[in-house]
Amino acid sequence: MKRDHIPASAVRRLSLYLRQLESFLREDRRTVSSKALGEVLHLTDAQVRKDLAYFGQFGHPGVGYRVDELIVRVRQILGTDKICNACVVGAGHLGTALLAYKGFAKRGFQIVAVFDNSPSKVGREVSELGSVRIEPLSAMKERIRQDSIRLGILTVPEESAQEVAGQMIKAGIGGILNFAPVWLSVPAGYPVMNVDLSTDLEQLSYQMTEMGRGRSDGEQ
Amino acid sequence: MKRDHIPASAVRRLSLYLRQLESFLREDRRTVSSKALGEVLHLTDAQVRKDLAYFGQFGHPGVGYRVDELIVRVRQILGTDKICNACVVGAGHLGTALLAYKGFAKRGFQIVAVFDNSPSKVGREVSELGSVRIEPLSAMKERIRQDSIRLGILTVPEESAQEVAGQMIKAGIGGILNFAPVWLSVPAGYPVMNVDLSTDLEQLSYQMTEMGRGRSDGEQ
DNA sequence: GCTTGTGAAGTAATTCACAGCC
DNA sequence: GGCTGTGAATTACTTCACAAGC
Repeated sequence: MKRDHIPASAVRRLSLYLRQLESFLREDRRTVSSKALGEVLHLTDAQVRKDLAYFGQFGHPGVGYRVDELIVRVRQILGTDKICNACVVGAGHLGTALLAYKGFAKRGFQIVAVFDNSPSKVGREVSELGSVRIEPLSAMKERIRQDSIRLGILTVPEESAQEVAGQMIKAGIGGILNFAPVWLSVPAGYPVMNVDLSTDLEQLSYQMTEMGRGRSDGEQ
Repeated sequence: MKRDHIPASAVRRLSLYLRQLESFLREDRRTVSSKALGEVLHLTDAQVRKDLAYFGQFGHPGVGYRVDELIVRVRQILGTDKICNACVVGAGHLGTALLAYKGFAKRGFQIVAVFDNSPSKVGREVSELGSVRIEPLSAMKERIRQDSIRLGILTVPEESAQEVAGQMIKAGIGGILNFAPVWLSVPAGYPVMNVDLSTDLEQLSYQMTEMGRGRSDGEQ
């Protein structure tokens, strides 16, 4: 199978497969078929097989996929087979909440530093979990080098997002998870993922409105 | 133009159009062409026109779209033309951070209540912005009725997410923004939007790995 | 029997290109 | 000159269906 281009939606589902496989492993399940894996995730068996086939031949005809084996493979593909150090840039409410969020560590992302330029925040300890001290952005470059930080979580206000993103890239961060509602201008091919909570709420609002429009009788 | 089915991606872009239009309005821009709007958002002009055309004929040939007019229309479509009351369910780090997040209010979503069943949290005030008191889930139904809360932001641990979602629906919430990494089982057509931060980080990790794989020389 | 991997078919989304209008 | 709205063409994605293997 040609892997020249892999749809982003397939990569996104890969994460879901991994999570479900890990859940199966905890239940001591040894193998799983594309049908079974698809069923719990509300996907067709063909979808599951095609997604996995983009990356190689991991299955065993007549048997299915070996859970432990596939977990290893998918982690390799996603690059989460080793722990990845991350930092939070912007120590506001969202930034400090993400610092304490256990879900990241569970999936191999360890937040080891927080940066913020506000004088009232620098030096303060965020003691939610591992007690991390907030450092100024000027310390970022050195910290990234010392702690091999590969990934940055950007949670500054939208006004400064572009400027700060530039500093992060210059400091050597390998990719940015951007929570600011702006399209970051970065070098071609540079890894960025946008999380846009307001847009998500608006999508929800649309769905709610649609459902309302669908019913011909009044509000209930 | 038939509007029988509108792609979800078109609705998602509608939010981006709205945000950009609001920015244009602040700059006193009166009209905008699909080309100009598309350029700042890195979309083709045809994409912009087709997206908007799913919902009606809002443009003026030879002129473009009138900014103020289009803002009103898009808000109507998304259902954000009036303020929508929301609540947070799960007063952990993420939940309380979202409570304080100004971005929601900016787009017409007002968080007026927080619920949590943990005895250590109930009764505590989250004074980040408007000082909201944490209430037990048992108070949810009554609160939703009294304050016309339409939308719930679910930030409980994944183990209890399904159970709590069920309680929210029973209590009369009109839609759920779900931060738990589980596929919520809800009545058919019931509005749910999932925010999956771990998956987002994994997508980013994949992009970073891919870029690394792309270079034929070693790690740099 | 059951299951994968994959070309072929089908469906959905995007882009093209142009008629019609300002 | 400019621009929108939209069928047609293209591209991308998903599902089907079956040969090959356990």
